[in-house]
Amino acid sequence: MVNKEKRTSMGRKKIEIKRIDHQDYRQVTFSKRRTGLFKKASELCILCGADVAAIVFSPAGKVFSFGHPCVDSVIDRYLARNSPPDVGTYPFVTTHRDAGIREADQYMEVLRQLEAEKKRGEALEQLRKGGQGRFWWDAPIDDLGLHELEKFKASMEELRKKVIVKTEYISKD
Amino acid sequence: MVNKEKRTSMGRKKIEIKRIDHQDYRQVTFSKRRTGLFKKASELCILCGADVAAIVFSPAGKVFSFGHPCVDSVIDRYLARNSPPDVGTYPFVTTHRDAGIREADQYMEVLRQLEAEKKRGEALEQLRKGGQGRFWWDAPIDDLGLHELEKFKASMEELRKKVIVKTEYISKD
DNA sequence: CCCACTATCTATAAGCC
DNA sequence: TGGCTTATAGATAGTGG
Repeated sequence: MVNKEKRTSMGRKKIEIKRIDHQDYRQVTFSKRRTGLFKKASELCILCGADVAAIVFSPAGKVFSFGHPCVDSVIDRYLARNSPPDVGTYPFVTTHRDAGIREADQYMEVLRQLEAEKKRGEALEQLRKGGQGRFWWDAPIDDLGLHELEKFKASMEELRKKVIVKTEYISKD
Repeated sequence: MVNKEKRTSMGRKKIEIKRIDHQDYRQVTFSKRRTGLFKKASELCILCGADVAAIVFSPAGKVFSFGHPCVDSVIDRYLARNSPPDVGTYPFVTTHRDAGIREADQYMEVLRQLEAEKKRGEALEQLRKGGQGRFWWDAPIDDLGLHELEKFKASMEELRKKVIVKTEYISKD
């Protein structure tokens, strides 16, 4: 409100639901929407007590999956039915896609994010408490993000000057 | 439009992501969200050229599915990855996919933790921004004695190196 | 890649048919 | 179960670091 400097983002735009041509954008959108899809799936499970399995192959051939209670159990139940009485099957146009099989690990990916988030939270906690137990200047910077490091660098310059002045003043006497 | 007297709907309300107790509401929500999930899945296919399969069992046991190009082909590809390497597979196919299955099984739980952790981080962020709390590196040195200042100088040198390394490391990739 | 931010767009909770 | 409506919560396209 005070700072009206740069109106960077133009905000979300409406997009047509058709193949995204630009490979880079397509990849970014894929990541975001895949995450969103799994989140929706998990919410459906929690809210309604449904069992859900979702399997996604990226164009590159990586697999990502979500399952509750687990992917296989849902698949088994699905396959166990000779005549799938599917009520809500979507009609579809087929697109040819090649299958490059590679190791992909959705769980580990999220786990990494979780760890990163925890560290971030802890770092923030440290900052708030001013570093319990150790001197604040020995606080860990390892857990700070680049964003915070940049602020740190600026502050450090200030600090540097203050320290110099201070030590000289004290030594002087 | 014509009748502005009826303020019938109070609009959407925020809901907690936990099991919906009331059976009727749960059923309605299930229908709506199932539709939404499949729509998201189809958009992911179209936008990014991904192959997706989603299988949903209602609490009552009914199946609903979505698949592109079709459910079975995606399931086959998925299951093929979990089998011991046969002939004609890619050289880099890994054999222990069992772990992957379990991971998928735990995905939801981790996702939840992630969300919780993010919220915690946001709360701290708020505290920091709103409150008079400042970063530890902005802490006053005015109250430090010479002894502490000397330690500070040493620590700052260490810190300086770490920051440089850290920023370079992050910028790298 | 991994985050963050913001303006918008989209999904949907609640309510009534 | 499904549609329609409204107001709002939530997802995300675009952009930058």
